[in-house]
Amino acid sequence: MLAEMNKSQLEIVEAAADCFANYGADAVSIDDIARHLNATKGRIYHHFRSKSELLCAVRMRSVSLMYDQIAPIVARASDPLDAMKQMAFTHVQLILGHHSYHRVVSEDFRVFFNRSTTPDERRQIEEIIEKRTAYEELFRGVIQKGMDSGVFAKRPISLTVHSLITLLNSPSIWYSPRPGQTQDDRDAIAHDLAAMALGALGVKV
Amino acid sequence: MLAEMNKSQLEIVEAAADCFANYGADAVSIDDIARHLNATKGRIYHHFRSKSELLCAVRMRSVSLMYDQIAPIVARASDPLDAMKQMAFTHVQLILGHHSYHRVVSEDFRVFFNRSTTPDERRQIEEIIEKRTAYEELFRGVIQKGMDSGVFAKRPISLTVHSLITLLNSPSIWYSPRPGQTQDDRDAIAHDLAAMALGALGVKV
Amino acid sequence: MLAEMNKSQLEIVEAAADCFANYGADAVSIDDIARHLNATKGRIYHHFRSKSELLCAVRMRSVSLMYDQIAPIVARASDPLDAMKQMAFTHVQLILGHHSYHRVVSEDFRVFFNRSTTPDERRQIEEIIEKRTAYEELFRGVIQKGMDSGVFAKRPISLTVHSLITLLNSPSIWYSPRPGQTQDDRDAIAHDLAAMALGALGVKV
Amino acid sequence: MLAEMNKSQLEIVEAAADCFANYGADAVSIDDIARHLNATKGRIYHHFRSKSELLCAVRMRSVSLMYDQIAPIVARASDPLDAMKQMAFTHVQLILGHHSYHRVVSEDFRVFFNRSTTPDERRQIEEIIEKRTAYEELFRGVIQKGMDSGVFAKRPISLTVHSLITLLNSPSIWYSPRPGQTQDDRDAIAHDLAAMALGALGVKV
DNA sequence: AATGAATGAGTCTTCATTCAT
DNA sequence: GATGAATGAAGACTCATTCAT
Repeated sequence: MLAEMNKSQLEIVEAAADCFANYGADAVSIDDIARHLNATKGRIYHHFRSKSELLCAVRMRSVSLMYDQIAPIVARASDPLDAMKQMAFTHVQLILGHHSYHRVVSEDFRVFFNRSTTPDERRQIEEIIEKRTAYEELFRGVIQKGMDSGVFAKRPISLTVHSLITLLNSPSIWYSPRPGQTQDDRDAIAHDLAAMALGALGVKV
Repeated sequence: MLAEMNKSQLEIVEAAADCFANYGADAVSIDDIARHLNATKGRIYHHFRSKSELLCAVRMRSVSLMYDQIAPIVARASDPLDAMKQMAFTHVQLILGHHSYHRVVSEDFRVFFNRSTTPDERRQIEEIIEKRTAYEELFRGVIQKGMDSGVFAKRPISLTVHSLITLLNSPSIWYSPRPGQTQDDRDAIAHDLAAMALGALGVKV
Repeated sequence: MLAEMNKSQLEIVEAAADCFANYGADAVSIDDIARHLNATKGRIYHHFRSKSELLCAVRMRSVSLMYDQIAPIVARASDPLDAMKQMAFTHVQLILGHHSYHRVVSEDFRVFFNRSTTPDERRQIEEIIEKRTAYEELFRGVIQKGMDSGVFAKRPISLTVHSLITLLNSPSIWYSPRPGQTQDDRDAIAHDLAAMALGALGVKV
Repeated sequence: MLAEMNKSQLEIVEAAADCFANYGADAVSIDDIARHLNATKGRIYHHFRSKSELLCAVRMRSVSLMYDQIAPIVARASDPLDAMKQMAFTHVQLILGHHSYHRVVSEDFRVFFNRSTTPDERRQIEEIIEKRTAYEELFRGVIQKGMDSGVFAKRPISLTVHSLITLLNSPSIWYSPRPGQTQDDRDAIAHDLAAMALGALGVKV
C-alpha cells in the first residue's frame, strides 16, 4: 500500500513533508499543503483518503529511505564496529539530506494512538511501526554482536538502541539547511556524530 | 512572570503537563485539561489567559526544574569530567522523575514561531528561550573546559552540546513509568545514559 | 428606582457612560468598567444587579438630564417660536456637555427588545421609554402649537418631532471634545444647530 | 475588493444586512445569519473570512448604493438649490427603500477602531471611509456653492454637512416598513424630509 | 483529475453572573 | 462593602471531509 507511489502522489508527499516539517503536522491544514502545491485540496483528496493517510505516507517514506540505505550496509559488513561506523555516518547523512521527512518522524506516535482511528489507518500505522522496528533491529543486531564480542560496552540493549538512534536523529531537531552549506559541511557533521555514537557505545577511540 | 505561581496555578500546570505529555500539546483541548482537573474551562482561563500561556508555563517549569538542579553542580564541581558525570546523571534522573514536564519540552519551538503570536506571548517565549540557553550554557562551559584540557574529544562545540542534551533527553521519548519501577531502576537508567554521554564526549572509560 | 442614586452608584454610572460611549455598550465588559474604576467587578455587582441595569441607569440619567433642563423652558415660554429657540439651543448644549451619556443614548432600543429580558429589566426599560416619550412630548407640544399658529410649516407631527430631535442629537455622533475647546466654541455649535433646527421647522429667517 | 460580489456572496450580504439591521451587528451571531439563510456557518465562512469582513461588505454596499444614485444628480444639476432638492429627496428614498442596509450604517465606526483589527480589516475599513468621504464631498461641494451664491445660509461647512446627512438619515432610525405602506407614502416622507433639509440650509420657502 | 461549495463537529476564548470569604 | 475564584453558556473561527460538476 504505502510503498507504491506514482509521480502525482510523490509530489504531494514531498509538499506535505515540507509543511509538516516546518510547522508541525497538527498545525498544517490540508489547505496549507494544497497552497504549497499551487492546487486545491481536491487534488490531495483525489490521491489520499485522509490527512492521516498522507501523514502515514510521509512517515513510511522516511523510514523506508533509511531502511533501504542501512540494510545493505549490515548485510555487507564483516564486523560490528565497522558496520556501526558506516551505519551511523549514513544515518546522519540521510537525516541531513532529507531533513523534511525525518523531522516529521522525530515526532513520535502518540498522536496516532490517541485519536479515533479507522481500521484502515491502524493497518497503515502498524505497517510503519513494523518497518521502524525492522530498522531498529538492524541496529539491535549489530550492537548486540558488538557487545557480545566485547567491542561495545555491555549495557541494556533496548536502552542502548533507542538512545543511540535518538542521538543520531538529533540533527533533525537542531540542524536547519542554510544557503551556503556544502556536502562537505554535512559530511563533517555526520562524521562528528558518528564518532560520538561510537563513543557512546563504549568504543575506545 | 512565568516563575511566580500560586497553588491553584501549579495544580493547573501539573494537569496540563500530564495531558500535553500523553497526547501532545496540539491534540489536547482546554476542555481535556479541565476534565483532568475535574473543573471547567473557566477555571483555567481565570488563571491563564490562553492555551499558549499555559503551555509556556509548563515549558518554563520544565527548564527551571532542570536549571535549578544542575547549576549548583557546575558551581561546586572541581574539574569538567567530574562535573559532567554528575550533570548527566542528574539530568536523566530529573527527566525520569518529571517525565510529563520534560516530554512536553522535547517538542521544539516550531509551533511557537509559526503561529500568530501576541506581544505578550512572544515575551514569554523569549523568557523560556533565555532560560533554556542559560541551561545549555552550563553544559557548554563544562564541555569547553573539558575539550581545552584534553579530557573530552575536540569537536564543534554547538553540535556537541545539542547532541549531548538530546541524548540525555532521550528517555523523555522512550521511557514510560510503569507501576513496578523503583528508584533503583531509574538510577540504573541514569547511570547507563551518563556513561553513554561521557563516551560520546570521548572520555576514555 | 432608576432615579435615586447615591455617590457610589453615580461614580459607577459615570464610568460606565464613558466606556459605553467610547466603545459601544456591547463591546464593553463589566471588567472593562471595573478597570476604568480601578476596582473589581464585585463592586459593580454590589450596586447593580446586571449589566443591563447599569445600561438602563446610564440611559435614564441621559434622558433625565435632558428633561430636567428642557421642561422648565417649555413651562416658562410664552410662544412656540421663542420656546423652540431655547429648547434647541439648550438641547445641543447638553449633548456637548454630557457627551458620554448622550452618545450611549443615540443607540436605539433594538438591543433591549430583542434580548431575553427579565420582568425587572422590562420595567426599567418601560420607565426609560416613558421618560423619553415625555421628553418628546415637550417638543411635540411646542411644535404642534407652532404649526397651528402658522409659525412652523405644517407637516406630519411624528416625522417632524423625530427628525428634529435626531438633528439636534447629531453632535453626539460627529462631535468629540478636544483639549482646546472652550464654552464659546460649544455655544457656537449650539447656535448654528438651533438655527438649522428652526429652519427645518420652516421658520422664515 | 469589496465591490466585486457574486450571487452567492450577495445573498449572504443581504441576509446579514437584514439581521444586523433588526438586532444590531453585535447582537447577531454568524449562526443567526446562517439560520436566516437556511444554511450553516460554514457556507458564510467559505465566502467571508470573518464577521468583520461581512459587516464591511454590508456597509460598503450601503454607501455604494447611495453614491451611485447621488453622484449623477450632482453631475447633472445646474444650480445648488436644484441639486440639493433632488439629492435630499433621493437620499431619503434610498434610505426607505434599502432600510436594512442603511440602518446598519447609521451605527458608527467605534466598533471598528476599538477592536483588534487585522491589516486586512483595516484596509477594508479605509476603503469604506474613503467612499463615505467621497459621498460627503458630494454634499459638501453643493452646499459650499450654495453658501457662496447666497442661496444657503453661511455656516461652518463641516457641521452643516454632517448635521444635514444625519437629518436625512433619520428615517433609518425611526422608520420601519409596514405591510400597507405604498410608494406614495414613502415619497411623502422623502418630500417632507427634503423640505426640512432645505429649511435647515436656510432656504427661504 | 480537479475544483469550489458546503457541512458539521470541534476548539479557543469571552463574559455575565454567582458565591464564599 | 468588596474581592477573587469559579461557572456555564455562547460565539467566532477552523478544518477534515464530502459532493456535485
